[in-house]
Amino acid sequence: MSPRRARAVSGLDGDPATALREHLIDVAERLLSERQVSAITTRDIARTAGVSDGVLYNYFADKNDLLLTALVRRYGRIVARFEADLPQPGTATVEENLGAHARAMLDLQADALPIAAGLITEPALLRQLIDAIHREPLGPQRILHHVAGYIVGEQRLGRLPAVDVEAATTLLFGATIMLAFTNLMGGASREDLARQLPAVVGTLVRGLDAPSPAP
Amino acid sequence: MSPRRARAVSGLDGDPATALREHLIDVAERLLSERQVSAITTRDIARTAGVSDGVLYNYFADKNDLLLTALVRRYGRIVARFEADLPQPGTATVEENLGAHARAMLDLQADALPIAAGLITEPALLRQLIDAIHREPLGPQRILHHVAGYIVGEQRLGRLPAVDVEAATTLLFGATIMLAFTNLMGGASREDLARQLPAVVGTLVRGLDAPSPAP
Amino acid sequence: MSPRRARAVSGLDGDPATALREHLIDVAERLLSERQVSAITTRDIARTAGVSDGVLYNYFADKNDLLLTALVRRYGRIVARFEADLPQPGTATVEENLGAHARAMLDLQADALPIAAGLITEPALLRQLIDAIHREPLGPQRILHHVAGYIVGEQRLGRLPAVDVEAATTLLFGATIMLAFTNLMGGASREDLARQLPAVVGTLVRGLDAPSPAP
Amino acid sequence: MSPRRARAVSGLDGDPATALREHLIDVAERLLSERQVSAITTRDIARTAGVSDGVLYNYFADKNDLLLTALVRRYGRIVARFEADLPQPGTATVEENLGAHARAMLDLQADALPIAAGLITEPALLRQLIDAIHREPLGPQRILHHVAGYIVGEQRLGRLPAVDVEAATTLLFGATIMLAFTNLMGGASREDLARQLPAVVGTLVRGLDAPSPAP
DNA sequence: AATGAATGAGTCTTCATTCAT
DNA sequence: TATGAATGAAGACTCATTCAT
Repeated sequence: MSPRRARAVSGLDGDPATALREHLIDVAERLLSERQVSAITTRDIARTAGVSDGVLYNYFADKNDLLLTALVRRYGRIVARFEADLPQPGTATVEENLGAHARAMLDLQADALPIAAGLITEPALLRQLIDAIHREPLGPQRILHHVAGYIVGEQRLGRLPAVDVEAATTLLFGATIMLAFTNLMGGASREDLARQLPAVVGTLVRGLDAPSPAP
Repeated sequence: MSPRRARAVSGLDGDPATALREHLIDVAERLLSERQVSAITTRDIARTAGVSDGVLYNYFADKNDLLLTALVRRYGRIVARFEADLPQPGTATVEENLGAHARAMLDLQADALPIAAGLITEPALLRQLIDAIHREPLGPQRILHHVAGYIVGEQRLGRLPAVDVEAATTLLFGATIMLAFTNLMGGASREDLARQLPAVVGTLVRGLDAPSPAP
Repeated sequence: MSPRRARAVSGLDGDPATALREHLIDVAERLLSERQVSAITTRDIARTAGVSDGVLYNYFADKNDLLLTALVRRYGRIVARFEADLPQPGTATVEENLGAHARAMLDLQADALPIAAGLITEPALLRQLIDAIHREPLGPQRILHHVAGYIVGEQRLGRLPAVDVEAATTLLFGATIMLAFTNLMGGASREDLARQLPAVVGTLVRGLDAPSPAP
Repeated sequence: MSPRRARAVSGLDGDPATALREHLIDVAERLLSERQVSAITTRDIARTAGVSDGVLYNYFADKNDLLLTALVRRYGRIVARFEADLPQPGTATVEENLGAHARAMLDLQADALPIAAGLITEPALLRQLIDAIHREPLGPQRILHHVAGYIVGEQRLGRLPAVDVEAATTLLFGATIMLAFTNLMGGASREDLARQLPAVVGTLVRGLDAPSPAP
C-alpha cells in the first residue's frame, strides 16, 4: 500500500517519507564539510546518497534548496556546540572564562568560516543563508550576544569595570576570526592557534597600556 | 620578418611579447576587482583585452596561471597602499597611531578579503596564491610585522609598556578582519565600520580591566 | 474482501474500477481544454484527479492511451454540440441557414483546431486519433455530410439550384477553417470573426460573377 | 592566421565564418521539414550537421534563435515559390487564373501548415515567428493581398463584377486551407486534392444560387 | 487494487582548451 | 605569433514509467 522505499534507506527506521529527505540532507552536510558548495553537483549528492539523480527533486525545490537546508543545519550544529558549555559569570576567574569563550569562538569560526567563504561565489545562496540564519536567529549577533552577556554579567558582579562592551566583543571575536583565518589558509592547526589565546586574552584584559606580568 | 603583434598592444612600447603578457595581466587584474574569480571566463579576459581567445595560452600555462599572476600583483598593490603612510613611533599620540594602523588594516582587509574568499572555490589556485604570497613575502606576517614594529618602536621610546606584542597585533588585526567581514557580508559600509575603530583601539589600549574614561 | 477504492471516486456509484477509469478520462479531458497535449504530465493528471501517479497504468496502456481516449471523447462532445441545432431545409431563408451552419462550423473548428494542432507534436497520437475518429465516425466527413445534406435538401425543395455540392461544402467549411485559424493565431476573437460570416455566405451564394447587392 | 574551419564545411567556399552558420540553418531547415520543432534537439542538429554540440552557440543566442531563423527562411522560400508565377489580370480566363491562384495557395498551405501547427506547442517561438513574419512581411496578409489584387485588377478590366473582395479571398483561401488540412491529416495526396480545385473555383465564381453548367 | 517514491534517460547550455589557418 | 571557431565534457533539471509496500 505504501510506495517502495529507496534502497539507500531501506535499513533505517522512522517515517519512510522523511527518511530519504533526512538522508539527503545528511549527505549534503557531509559533502559540505569536505568541499566547497560550488564543487558539489547534484550527481555527487545522488551517488553519495546511493540514490538516483532525480530523487533530490522529490524533496527539495532544487539543488540550492537542499544545500541551503544542509547549510542551515550545519551552522545550527556549530552554534549549538558553541553554546554547549560557556562558563557563567562569577565562576572561576574572568580571564579563564574569557579564554573559554575565545576558545569556543575559535572552534566556531574555524568551522563556520570555510562555509561562509565558499558561499561568496554563490550570491543567491549566500543571501538566502544569511536570511535563514537571521530568521532562526543564528547569526553572529547571537554569538556576540553570549559574549556581551557574559561581560555584562561580570560587570554586574563587580568583577569587571564599565568597559565598552561592543568594542570588547569586537576585539575578542576579531582575534578568534583572525586565528581561524590563519587556520583556513593552512597556516597552523587549530590546537596550535588555541595556545595563543591565553596571551591574547591577558593582553586584552590588561590593555596595551599596562605592563605585562612577569612571565 | 618579425611575427605579428596583437592589435591591442600595437601602440605600446617595449618588447612586444612582454607587452601583451602585461596587458593580459592588467586586464585580469581589473576584472578581478570587479567580480569573483569564478565569474571570470577566458573569453571575458580576451574580449576585454581586445585580443583573441587563444593568445592567453602563448604566455601562460592556463587560465589559473594568468589569474594567479594577476592575483599576486593585485595583492601586492593592496599591500603597497597599506604601507604608504603608516605613522612612525614617537609622532602624535600612541592611540592615534594605532588607530591609523587599524584604519589601514581595515582598508587592506576590506580589499583583500573578497579576493581570498572568492578563491575558496578554487583550492588549487588558493594554495598557489598562498605559496606565492609567502614567497614574496606579502602575507599577513608582513602586515603584522609593520604593526609589531610600530609597537616595539613605541616601547623603546617608553610610550608603551612591555606588553605581549604578538597578542596585541592579533587583537588589532583581528578586530579589523571582523569589521571587514561585516563589510563583506553586506552588513555595513567601510566608513561606518571605520567609525568604530577609535572605541576599539581605546578599549585595547586601556584593557578590559580598566575603567572606561568618562564619555 | 473487495480491493480498495481510490479516495477520489469513493463517493461515486457504479463499478468502482470503471468509476476511476471514467474519472481519469474526465480529468484528462478537462486538462485538454486548458492546455496543449504536450504540456500535460501524468503527474498533472494524477494530482488533478486526486489519485496517485501510478493508477493510470492500471486502466490504460500508457499516457497516450488515456489521452487518446480523452481526446476522442472531447471531439465527440464538440461534434455533438455542432449537431445540436442545425436548421432544417425549408425553414427561414437559405442564406440564413447557411450562415447558421457556418457559425456552427466556426465554433466547431475554433474548438477542435487547437486540439488537432497540439497533436502535431505527437505523430503517433495524432495517427491514432485520426483512426479512432474515422472509426466512430466523427471526422470532417461527418460535418460535411450535414452541410451537404442541408444543401441537397434545399435543392430538392427547389430553393437552391443543382450546384456542385462537394465544392460548395468545401468552400463553406474552408472559410470557417480559415477564420478559426485566424482565431487560433491570436488574430481576432471568435465573435469578431463570426461577424464576417454573412458577407462570406452572401458572396458564396451569389458567386463572384454576380454583382454585389446594394449595401 | 585564420582560425580553423569545421570539418563539416571544409569543402564549401564562401566566407568561412558564415559558412557554418549557413550550414546550421540549412540543417535546421531540413530537420524542420522532416519532423516537428519540438522533436528537434540541439544534439540532432549538431550530429546532422557533423559538428560538435556547442557550435550552435557560436552563431546563435540559443536553440530557438537558430530554429527561428530556419523557420523564417523556410517560410520565405514557400512564399517566394507562391509568388513565382501568379497569373496577371486580363490574361487567359478569370476562372483559370483563380484556379492558378488556388493551386499556388494550396501548395503554400500544404507546406506551411505543418510548420505552423508544430509551433502551437512552443508559444514563445510561435510568437517570435509571427512577429518576424509580420516584420518582413510574409504573413497571410501578403498572400491575400496578391489574390485581392488580382480580383481588383479583373474588376477594373470589367471581367469581374463589384463583388466583396474580402469575402471572396476568405472563401478561396479557406477552401485551400481545408484541402491542405485534409492533406496534413493524411486524407489525400496533394495532387488528388488539387483536382478538386476547378469545381471549387467554378462554384465560387458562379455562386450557389446559380445553376450548374451542364457537365 | 492503490500508493507515490524511485528511477534514469534525455534536454539545453557553458566554457576551458586546442589547433588549422 | 595571433586568430577565433571547434570541441566535448559537464551540470541542473524533468518526467514517463516501474514497483515495493
